[in-house]
Amino acid sequence: MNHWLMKSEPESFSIDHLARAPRKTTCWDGVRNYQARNMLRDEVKRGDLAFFYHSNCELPGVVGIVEIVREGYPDHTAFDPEDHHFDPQSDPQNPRWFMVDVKLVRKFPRVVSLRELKEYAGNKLSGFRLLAKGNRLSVMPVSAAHWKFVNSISEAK
DNA sequence: GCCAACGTTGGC
DNA sequence: GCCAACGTTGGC
Repeated sequence: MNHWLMKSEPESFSIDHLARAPRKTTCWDGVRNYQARNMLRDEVKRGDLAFFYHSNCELPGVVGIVEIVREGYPDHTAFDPEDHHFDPQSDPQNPRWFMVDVKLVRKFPRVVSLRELKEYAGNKLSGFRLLAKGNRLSVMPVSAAHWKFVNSISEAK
């Protein structure tokens, strides 16, 4: 089983939106980056767990955990001219963009902020992709050790 | 294949 | 809202 981190801007879709969604499940649409697409299409598997990360907001950080309940399938929002993520170059016969479905496992009792994560960049979280300079990937792998550590500090404080 | 222009991401 | 870092596009 692999671990991931997936970013969302809480103004468009937050962990609380997910908590209120039917069956606490949603499709993770709108990824329009090839590296992230490749992971959603080829590597993210059913049963994998992912950190839900709030980006571009007042307190960026990890806010909870989701489980992958459906593996990569075509992102239909790319076919909809009305959709913000419409991509005329994505052909339904040969889809360019993919998504997965995620289900809420739990919301952390507190936000494990980016600021806090950075404190461990030199030791416990060294090599964590999220902390790499200029990192903009919206889907990224998380090592088992990093996964465990972030979980452990989510309980504390 | 190079690279300038442009668009996006995302922390601050 | 600013802007650095990055990705994509398109002319050549």
